Amino acid sequence: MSDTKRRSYHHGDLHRALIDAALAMLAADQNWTFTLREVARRTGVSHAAPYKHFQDKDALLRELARIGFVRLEQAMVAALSSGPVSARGKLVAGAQACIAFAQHNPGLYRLMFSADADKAADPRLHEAAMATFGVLLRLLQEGQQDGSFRPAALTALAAASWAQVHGLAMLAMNGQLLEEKVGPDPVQAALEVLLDGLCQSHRKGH
Amino acid sequence: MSDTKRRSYHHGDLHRALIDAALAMLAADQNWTFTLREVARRTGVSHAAPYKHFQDKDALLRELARIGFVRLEQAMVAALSSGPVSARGKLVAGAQACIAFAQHNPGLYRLMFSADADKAADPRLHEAAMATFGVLLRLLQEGQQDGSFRPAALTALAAASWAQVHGLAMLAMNGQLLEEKVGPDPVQAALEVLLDGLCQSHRKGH
DNA sequence: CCAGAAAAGTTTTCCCTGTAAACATGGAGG
DNA sequence: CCTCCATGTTTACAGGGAAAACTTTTCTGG
Repeated sequence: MSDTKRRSYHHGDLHRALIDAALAMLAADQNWTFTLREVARRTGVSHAAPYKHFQDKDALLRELARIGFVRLEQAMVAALSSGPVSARGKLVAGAQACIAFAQHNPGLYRLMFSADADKAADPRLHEAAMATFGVLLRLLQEGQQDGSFRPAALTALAAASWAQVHGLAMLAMNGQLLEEKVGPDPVQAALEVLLDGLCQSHRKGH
Repeated sequence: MSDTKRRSYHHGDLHRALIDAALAMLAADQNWTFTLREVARRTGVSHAAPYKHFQDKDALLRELARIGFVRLEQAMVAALSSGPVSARGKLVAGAQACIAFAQHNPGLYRLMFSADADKAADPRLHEAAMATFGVLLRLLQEGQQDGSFRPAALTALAAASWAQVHGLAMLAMNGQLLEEKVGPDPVQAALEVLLDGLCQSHRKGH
């Protein structure tokens, strides 16, 4: 009764309903080739109605991506808060949360980092992406302050860490890190490699 | 005379011409939203002609991706052959070649690793991708044999290395590794982190 | 050397999409 | 109560992908 009150003409919360339908189709197909008309159809609304809420299809996609970043940030923060205390342990937990998110939401994750979710075209999306990235930055910074990580430029460590985590997420999504093919817990193993590099002090030669 | 002989009806080498036109548009726009009809138009041929050479648009995209992998493999092999002798030096050279390729061909690189270039749908594409990956595998294997890299599971090292290189390529393409923002030669710095991790032997606890 | 099949183009056709424009409706404030 | 504005709907149009049917070359075997 309470939320099933359907008004005949005005939907009530079409904005949200469109996003939900689009997220569902994204999850179902693992791609964002769905049509705006189909989104409208599933929401029981005319094919032009979405344009009252999103300037065009790309605007809807950007909003989906933004939501994805918010959720990813939440997942990573949750993983950090519950458990590990060492910088090393926190980094592993955050990385695994990110990789798990990618595996559970492959379509959304790919959209978030695709050119179709153009951060330059949407300040809110850009902001959400930066906030997510900030989780990693803080992590590294804290680890540096307590001496766990080498005192190199923070941005260099961030580039290495982010590249590693994002690359692993991609490989995991593509099913290229299955145990049969690659041994037990390849994610853990790869993160060990990263962490050993992060912890160790510089060598002399190169 | 030799290659300018244009026959009126039959094109001569439409297959190649379509690929060239599509590659040009991919490079120009850095995306593959171009239409098959536009490719046909630029090639001076009717809009249905491409279907004689490619089953559908995705088949053309897969062929572009395949060519991309072949070129990337060539670039990496070339970087290895000319110069560095140490395993460490070779890995850096190969990685930098890959990242440079991504920066010079962002559209193509993204296509190669997008879901639109579905490796499961095209054995030739899959084969080309594996061959490129093989360059990295051989590199790591040789480095392990001469003691440069830790004797962990090869696939774990490969996952870590590939994730790092691919992740860096993505960041570089997105302009997130510019010197102003991230200090001098962040790629080199990030690769150092990886290499330190690759070289070091296991720690005891984790 | 020639018939006819196969290959490679073209035209036609269909249905679908994104998006704009014009119109309709219903709820909220004066 | 009446009018305005946000939110929907209908209508319209310019494309695009892909299939089908038709045409023109080229190739190939007898």
